[in-house]
Order: sequence, then structure tokens, then C-alpha cells
Amino acid sequence: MNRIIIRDAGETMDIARDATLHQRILNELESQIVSGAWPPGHRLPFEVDLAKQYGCSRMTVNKVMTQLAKAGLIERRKKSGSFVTQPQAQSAVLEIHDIKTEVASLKLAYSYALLATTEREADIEDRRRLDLEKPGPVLEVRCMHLAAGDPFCLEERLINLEVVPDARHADFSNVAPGPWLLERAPWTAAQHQIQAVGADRETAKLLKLKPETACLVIERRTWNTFGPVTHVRFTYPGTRHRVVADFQPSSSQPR
Amino acid sequence: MNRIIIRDAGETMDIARDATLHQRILNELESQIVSGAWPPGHRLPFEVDLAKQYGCSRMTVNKVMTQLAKAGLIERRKKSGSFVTQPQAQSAVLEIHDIKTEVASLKLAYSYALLATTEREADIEDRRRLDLEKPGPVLEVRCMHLAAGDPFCLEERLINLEVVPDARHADFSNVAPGPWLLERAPWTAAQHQIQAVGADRETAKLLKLKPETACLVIERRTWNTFGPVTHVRFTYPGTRHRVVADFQPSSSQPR
DNA sequence: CCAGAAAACATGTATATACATAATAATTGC
DNA sequence: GCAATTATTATGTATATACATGTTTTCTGG
Repeated sequence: MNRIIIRDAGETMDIARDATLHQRILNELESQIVSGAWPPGHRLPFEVDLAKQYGCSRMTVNKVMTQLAKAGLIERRKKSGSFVTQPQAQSAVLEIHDIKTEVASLKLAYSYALLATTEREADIEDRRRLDLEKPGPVLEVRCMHLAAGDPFCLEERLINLEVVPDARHADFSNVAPGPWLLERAPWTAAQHQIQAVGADRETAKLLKLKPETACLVIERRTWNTFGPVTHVRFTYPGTRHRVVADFQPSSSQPR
Repeated sequence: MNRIIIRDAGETMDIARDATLHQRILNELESQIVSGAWPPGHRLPFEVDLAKQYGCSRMTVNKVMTQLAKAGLIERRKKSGSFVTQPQAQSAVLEIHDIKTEVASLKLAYSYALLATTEREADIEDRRRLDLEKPGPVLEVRCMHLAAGDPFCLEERLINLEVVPDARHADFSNVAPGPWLLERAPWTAAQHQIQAVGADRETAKLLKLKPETACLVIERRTWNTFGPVTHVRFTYPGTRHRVVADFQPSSSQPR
């Protein structure tokens, strides 16, 4: 698991400046994928072509591709070439979200309800949540995810309209903001926070719990190259939910 | 983050059997490190020597070493050689534990108190917790971690005495079982589970909370090559604690 | 004896090359 | 016309080689 998040433009450029060729190729390919310029299923240029493009040998490109494949960003097929993999970064960290899938895996009927959307200038609290340095327009979305008709999870989300202006005119009454954002603004870095809190009156009412019931709160902030994208807080009734993460130290073959 | 845990001996051997030379070297070096045969600080053989030993070129060994370094298992210094890194796998997943360090980072005085140890034959519940297939002797340890004299975290641990027989005679009144185990039985795979629960009467009393207060419960199971090592449940007063995980999708430079 | 230069050393990165392997495309034989 | 064979293509793994880059050790000269 990585720990370093590079957000500062200056630093990013520093890294690019005196990077090795290997790093440079890696960065450029990765950003094509992660930005969505090369969507899932897209075939990357062949190794020999990339080698020609960068003026290096195939071995150098090959090593980069091997690394990308190991990281799960691309899939390689002999004779055919290398392809961007389907499941975007999402879901790799802590294997949750999208919630629809989570509910489906429990073999329950999924439904979704929009509670409210509010557009406003970011206040102090919004800026803290989104990691915004300056004020700017944000969109707040509150919605519920339901399983078999019962409350499953409360979602409270802030979207940075400076990075995702289209969200202003999006219709979240039928599609949840998570999937919507994933299509339009894939993220390159994320930070998760998990805590246990007692449900406040309003949350308890929405989730049909007694006040003070223990809830699992998962918060996620995401960034792309243009800045903070969104901050989301999922509140789950604690007793019914778990976050699971398997782990092997290494180096050894993933997937 | 990896998701595949290899515990089954048969499968492990399958992998070793028709592995490439690269994989074989990787596995063997890794097991030396992870088993503790090469403790932190130990200098690995030089690349040229390993190349000679495996009858391959330095490049092949070099690639393996690069991978180990990227995974954080070794640290490489020019001219000096490559060394096993200090912080064993632990702490890489979700950056918590050891708790002593966690408390120290809050600039609070750390202390530790043993509550009870019990040796018994594993019952159904123990076997579920430890992922044991057959019954066998286990050691249960209950203890508390304190920060500035206040309860910080309750630890409830099961140790598989078949894999760690020495634990039977260990003295946990001054050293916590976590650090003790880490020295003697480093793990190769782990599984984490996080949930929010309301404190039961006993837990509440120990942590000096009102019953039903939301608590963050982190459970971890660990295995080494001989089987399940330990299952531990940490209960933190929820409001004061968070699990944080940063993330970048790739392939890009860690550390 | 010790500071500073030079040599030796181990790793870091990249190249060119070779052959293996798997999948597709083209060719052949009937 | 179609199955079976062969050729082509792209990746997979490994080798030998070269030079760069920091460290440490050794060798100087004062």
C-alpha cells in the first residue's frame, strides 16, 4: 500500500524533471490510463512502437509494462498486445464501493434515493473536508443506499465544482454520485479514514436506528491532477458491516 | 494491496514447482527474510554472488532485488550491499500497531497492563477466530494499553500454541504479546477486519466508557508457513481513533 | 598522522541480443 | 472449401555488456 500522495504541482514537476527514462515512461503511460484518456479495453501501443517513440530499447519499455501489469492497470495478451484493464483503480484499496455491487453480493435488491443537493461557496468546514486551499463553489449531495428496501448506508458528499463543473447540471435523482463521478473524473490519489461513531439524531432517523447506535463511518477524499475532486462520508449501521482487507507483505504475485 | 492468501501447502508447492527462475529467487529470498532467518539489518549476499549461486546473470538477480526493494523488504546501499529493512511487514497494511508507537506519536506516556492469560484446548469459537481446522492448544491473552494512564485500547488475543509453542512459557506481564510474537513468529499473510460496535458492559468498564458507546474494533488474523499464528482484537474508544490509509493506484514510486 | 586524491566496489540504468511461448494470420494439402 | 500446418507477431524471460553513480577503502603527500 502506498502512502505518499503527490498533489503539489511543483513537486510533481520536480519528479518528472530529473526522473529516469523508466520513470518518465511509467508516469506518462499511467496518466493516460488513470486520466481516462485510454479507457478500459483500449490497446496500448506495441512495445516496439513505444520504444521507437521514446528512442529507447524494447527492454526498457518491457520493464515498464511488466510493472504496470503487476500493478493491475493493464492486462497483457501475447500476440494481441497490452490492454487497459476494466476495473479502474477504485475498489482496490479497501474492497468496498461501489455500494450497488456490495448490496448485490449480499443478494439483496438495491435501490437508491436522493435526499438533497445544495450548491454553495465552500465554507471553512467544506474546505477542510475537501482539502481546498481557497474558497470555491462546491456541491453537496446527500443520499441513501437501500438494500431490500431498508436503509443500508447514508452518503454525504462534497464535490469540487472547480474540478468537476459538469456536476452542477448532473441529475443525481436516479444515478448515485459515486458512479457518475467515476465515469467523468477518475481519481489518481485517495485517502481513507475509518472511525466508529455513535449515530446522531438525524442519522439515526435516516438509518432507522436508535440514537447513539455504533456506526462505521468511512470517509474518502480523492484527488486528480487538477486538484481535490470529492469528499464522501459513508455511514453504515455498525453491527452489520465490516471492512475487510487481506494482505501479503511482498512482492509476490498479486491477482 | 494484495488479496490472495496462500496458505495451502499444496498450492504453494505448485507455484514453486513450475516457477520461473525469477520467481524462484524471489520466493527464496523472501522466505529467508520473512521467516526471520535473515533478521532486520542482515546483509544479503552480493548480486554477483547470488548470480553465481543460482547460475544466472546479475541482471536477473538485480531485477529480483529491485522488486524486493520496491516492496520495502530490503534496503539497498551502493557499495555496501542490500540489507533487510527494520520494520517487518507489520504496519504496512493499515498504519497502526504497534500501539506503543501509536501512543508515542501522540506524545503521551505509554503503559501496558496484563489482565489474564488462559491456556486451553481450542473450542468452536477459538477455531473460528484462528482459522484452525482441527482442535489444538491455544493461549488466550487479555491485556490493556494505556496512554497517560488512561485506557487506550483493549487487546484480546488468541495464540496458536501448535505454531508458537514457546508462547506457553512467555511472560506477558511486562511485554505485550504483539511485540513478543513479532520477534519470534513473523507472519507472511494477514487479514484485517474493521467494524463499529457498541461497547458491552465489560468492555465499557475496562475502557471507562458508558455501555453502548461506539467503539472501533480492529481484528487481525495472521499466518506463517506453518499455519495460523494469532488472532487479535483491538477495541478502541471510537470517537478518539481513526484508521487512515492513503492510496495511489499504481506502480508509482512508493516511500 | 591525517586530509585529500585515487582506486575499487556494488548497485542503477540502459542497450542489444537471443530464444521461448502463445495467439493469430496465412498457406497448404486434400 | 475446409481442416491442418506453417509463418508471423507480440510478449516473456534471460544473457552479456556498458557506463553512470555513489560509497568505501586505499593510497598518497605534506
